Amino acid sequence: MQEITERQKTLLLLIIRDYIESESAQPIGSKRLAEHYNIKLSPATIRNEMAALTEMGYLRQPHTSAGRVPTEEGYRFFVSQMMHQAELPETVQRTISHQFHQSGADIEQWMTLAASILAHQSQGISIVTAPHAQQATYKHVELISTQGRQILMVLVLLGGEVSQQFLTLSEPVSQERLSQTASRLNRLLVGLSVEKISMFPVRSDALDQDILTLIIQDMRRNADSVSGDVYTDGLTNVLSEPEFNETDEARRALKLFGEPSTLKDLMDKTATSSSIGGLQVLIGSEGVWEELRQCSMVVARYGVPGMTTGTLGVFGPMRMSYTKTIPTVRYVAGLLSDLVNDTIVGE
Amino acid sequence: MQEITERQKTLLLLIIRDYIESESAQPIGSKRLAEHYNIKLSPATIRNEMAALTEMGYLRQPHTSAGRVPTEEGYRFFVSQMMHQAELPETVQRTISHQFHQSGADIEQWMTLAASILAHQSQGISIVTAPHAQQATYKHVELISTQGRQILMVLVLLGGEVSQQFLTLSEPVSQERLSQTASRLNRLLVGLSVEKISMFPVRSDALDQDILTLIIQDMRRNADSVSGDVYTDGLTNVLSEPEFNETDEARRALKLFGEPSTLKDLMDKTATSSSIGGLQVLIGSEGVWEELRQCSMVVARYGVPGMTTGTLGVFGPMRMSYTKTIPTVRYVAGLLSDLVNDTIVGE
DNA sequence: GGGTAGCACTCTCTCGACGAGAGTGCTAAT
DNA sequence: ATTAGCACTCTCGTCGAGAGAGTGCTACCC
Repeated sequence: MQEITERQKTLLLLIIRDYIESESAQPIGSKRLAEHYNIKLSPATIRNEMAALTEMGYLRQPHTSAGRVPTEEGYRFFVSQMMHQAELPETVQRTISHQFHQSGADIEQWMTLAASILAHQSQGISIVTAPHAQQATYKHVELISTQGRQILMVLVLLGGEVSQQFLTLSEPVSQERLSQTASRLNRLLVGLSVEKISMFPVRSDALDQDILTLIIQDMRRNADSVSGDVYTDGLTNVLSEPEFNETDEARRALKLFGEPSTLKDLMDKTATSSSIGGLQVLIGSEGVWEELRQCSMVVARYGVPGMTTGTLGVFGPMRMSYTKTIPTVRYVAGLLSDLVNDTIVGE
Repeated sequence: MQEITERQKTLLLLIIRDYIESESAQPIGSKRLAEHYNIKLSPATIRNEMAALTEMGYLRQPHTSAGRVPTEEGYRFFVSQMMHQAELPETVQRTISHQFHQSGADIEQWMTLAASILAHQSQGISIVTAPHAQQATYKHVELISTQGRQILMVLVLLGGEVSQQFLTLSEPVSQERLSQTASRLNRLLVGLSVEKISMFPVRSDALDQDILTLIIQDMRRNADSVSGDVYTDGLTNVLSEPEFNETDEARRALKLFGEPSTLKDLMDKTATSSSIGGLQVLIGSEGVWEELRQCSMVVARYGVPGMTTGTLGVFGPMRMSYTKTIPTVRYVAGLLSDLVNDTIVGE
């Protein structure tokens, strides 16, 4: 196979950009290309080059004598070319940063805001996972009586992660007693890891023991998953894409995203391989899910490496606007990293 | 307009049932009806009666010389007829009840379970709101330091409702001081209503005052909305219905349901008019939303009247299986009422 | 030899015609 | 009152023709 020439490269990028930006997802033809952009080449020449690019595997014809459409390989080439240059326009950067600084200062709001911004900018489905400590270290527990035998346990880990769980005791317990138990456990466990806590001898007090077991279970669960809670937005964005016109396609994708567990799984799987600052683009069959062969993801990790990290990404059709999505994901990831960094330092 | 005869009534119910149960949502013709069910009437007679029913406004022809389709009025008649007789098969009742007793004992699990059961049984979109006290009465507050200046406030109301909010203080405060503040406020406010708390004089301690303001704000917000948190399931169910084949329809509906605020609004609006034990069926234009003219809802309230109540319902195409949905909604509402009742009594 | 104009060919998409199928309304007969 | 028969209407799927867009190839030009 021949090496790609400079002219072919320019042409290929132009074709893919044109295809992505077109509303209709129609194949791109040589005539249209020659007319629309002022290249100093005739349609015939373009056709020859197109044939070469098809030969090389970057383009594809839906049928003989139709225009060309990028292949997965073509998209990858496109992404690899624009990856390092694309930068978000400064005005957009300012708008986004402004929104963050105007929002409240708690993680939940950051997450929903990030998800909303990503979905809106990229016109795809955004997925953001809350920052999550690499290893769980006990900080504080609070036990709150809610109703009858039901109580609420709020567990705070070092790094500020909060998890909570309802539980039902075998008999009603007063708030006083709960508070005592909580402060007893707090004195005992503060600053310890799951491993250390797991090795504690059985407590004489039954309530103590119950709560302790629950704490361990909660911390274990926390440690098992790579990411925290999942936030998502823009589910309906993809419905307007022509690719999803066949209802079947759409249904399958939405079914996937309807399940929070799937989302978490998705993020866990894709997250592990990428590093902070780095940005990963999964195109078509590179993706994890069989059902989503026609789609792409742009994923990045954020946070403080080795301590608290999270994942964020955008999911969309393979024909998504990488030129817009990639810089946005990168920028928001940077922003969240800074925010996480600040709160940890502010400790 | 003529009064409806007994024979017309039987025929009408048969037509509507057949139409609802058909996969295809095709208009029902006289021949098919006569063949399929063993009525002792000829197609011609059925045609005459159909013409009469069309005249009365219960049926409609999509075009001259097509079969008949129920009108909104027809559906209403159908529902009013089967409303009082339909009872969930005992086996199904047992299965559902079993699932509830096997699940955990906290509200969150009940809600998701209820939503899941409703969605699954009715093949529609289910919406369930958490039980919610009619008037908010303070019970307990807990302040937990999470990270730097960020703290988490957990507010428990009488009846067991828990609401929480992150807030950022102007400067870091130790957990000890937070605990002291919390217990001071707890002594002061326990058992009081929002109104009484609002009339408290400004506190000398700045932290006290901040938290107090937040508590009032939280309780007010709580009192404003008729329902608690919203749980939903089965979003993708309706996508398979032929009515939603036009992607546009589907997109609009899903967009609505994607927004949690819309859902809450929906429930608030529909909930107010119905009473515990009663069950409301909103068909087509009776509904609140302009966008959902083609759809129906089955809604019921549950809980202890005057104290803690919630709403649950199923949303689907106008052609939904009322025979299955109505008893299910009624049964689950009863089940949740019992559960809420039990936990309140167990206080 | 690279670039270009021209041309025949292929494939899709749209539109109208047409016939099959299903259902109706009416009339006359039972 | 019910029913059989019949003419009529409307939809839906199929088919074929023609337009449109694009290609590959060949011959030609600089």
